[in-house]
Amino acid sequence: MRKAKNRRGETRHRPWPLSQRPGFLIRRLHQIHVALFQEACGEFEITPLQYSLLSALAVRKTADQTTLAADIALDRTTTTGALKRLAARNFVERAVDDEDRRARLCKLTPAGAALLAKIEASARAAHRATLDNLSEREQAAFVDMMQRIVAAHSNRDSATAIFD
Amino acid sequence: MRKAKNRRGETRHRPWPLSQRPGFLIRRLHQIHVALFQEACGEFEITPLQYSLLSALAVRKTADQTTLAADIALDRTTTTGALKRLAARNFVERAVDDEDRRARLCKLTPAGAALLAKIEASARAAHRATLDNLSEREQAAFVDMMQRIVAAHSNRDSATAIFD
DNA sequence: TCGAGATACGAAGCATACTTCGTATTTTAC
DNA sequence: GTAAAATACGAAGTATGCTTCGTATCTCGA
Repeated sequence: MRKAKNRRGETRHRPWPLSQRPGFLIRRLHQIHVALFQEACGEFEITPLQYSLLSALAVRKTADQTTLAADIALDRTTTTGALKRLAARNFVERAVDDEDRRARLCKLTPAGAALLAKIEASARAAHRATLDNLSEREQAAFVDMMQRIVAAHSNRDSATAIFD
Repeated sequence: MRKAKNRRGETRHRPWPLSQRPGFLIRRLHQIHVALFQEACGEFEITPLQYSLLSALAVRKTADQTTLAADIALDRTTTTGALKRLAARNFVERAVDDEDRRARLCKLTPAGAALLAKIEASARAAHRATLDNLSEREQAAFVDMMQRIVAAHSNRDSATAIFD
């Protein structure tokens, strides 16, 4: 434990500055990325999460909400909310699956595909800008470390909770 | 641009996997940290944000809400909400400042200080656990890189928006 | 001293992000 | 073939995290 003595000789905890706590720094990084994303893509009225959803749909072509939630590692209820907002703006179609009437099959509308194509470059730039203050080598190392941490936890969260 | 030709010779964008995008990985890291924090500190019914606030108050002794918001790099309105919740549980006292009746001076109650002392070890463990899958050397490098990114953006967000 | 600007809040509204509970539907085990 | 288990959703509630707008208060310069 990091302790120190003060003038009266009492043992006390030395405060651990917020700016050195991993969790605090991660939250700040998230804030910074969202801000950069909004700057780059604000004109399209799209959020990072919505961009993730559109990207996932572009790959899947068609998928139910639970699958999409797992794809983007997000809570199912939150995913539904975002998909509803995208559907309200006609970027996504949400139709009941005939073969499993519990499920809502989602897919990009032509407008959604067009939007995705239009924002692609800006969105990628925002992602890259987030690590712009690191050297090329550091950026690669940073992404690699993030991937390892994420991979180490990928079997215990909602996305792939198969061992719980 | 990363492009590829398909069988028909059309140029198309190769999808950039979510799992390689900095912003996506940062969001996942944040999710992971919050989950680890809840596991470690769940019994105290405290969130990472509330822990940050208690920590900041322990250092400041007394501070108005705007100062606290800047300390923890958080929107003022959000900070107010968290402080209200802490005050409702009697961990924080929010009183109108006699010398500036616009301001609410906040400080830890004895119960708040006691809670902070009780949580400290678990909270620190959660912060460390977030980077547990990296080597000691990597953890230091990772924190250093995060600090550099955050520092590079610290003069353009709500916390210290003096150049806008 | 008085009025303009700055400051500290609060209220309202939207978008994440999570939990728990309930419902409809499908699958599976017997 | 049917009852139990699993699955896909939806609704409701809470906490973050942000913006915009409005109000009260303070400060400082003319």
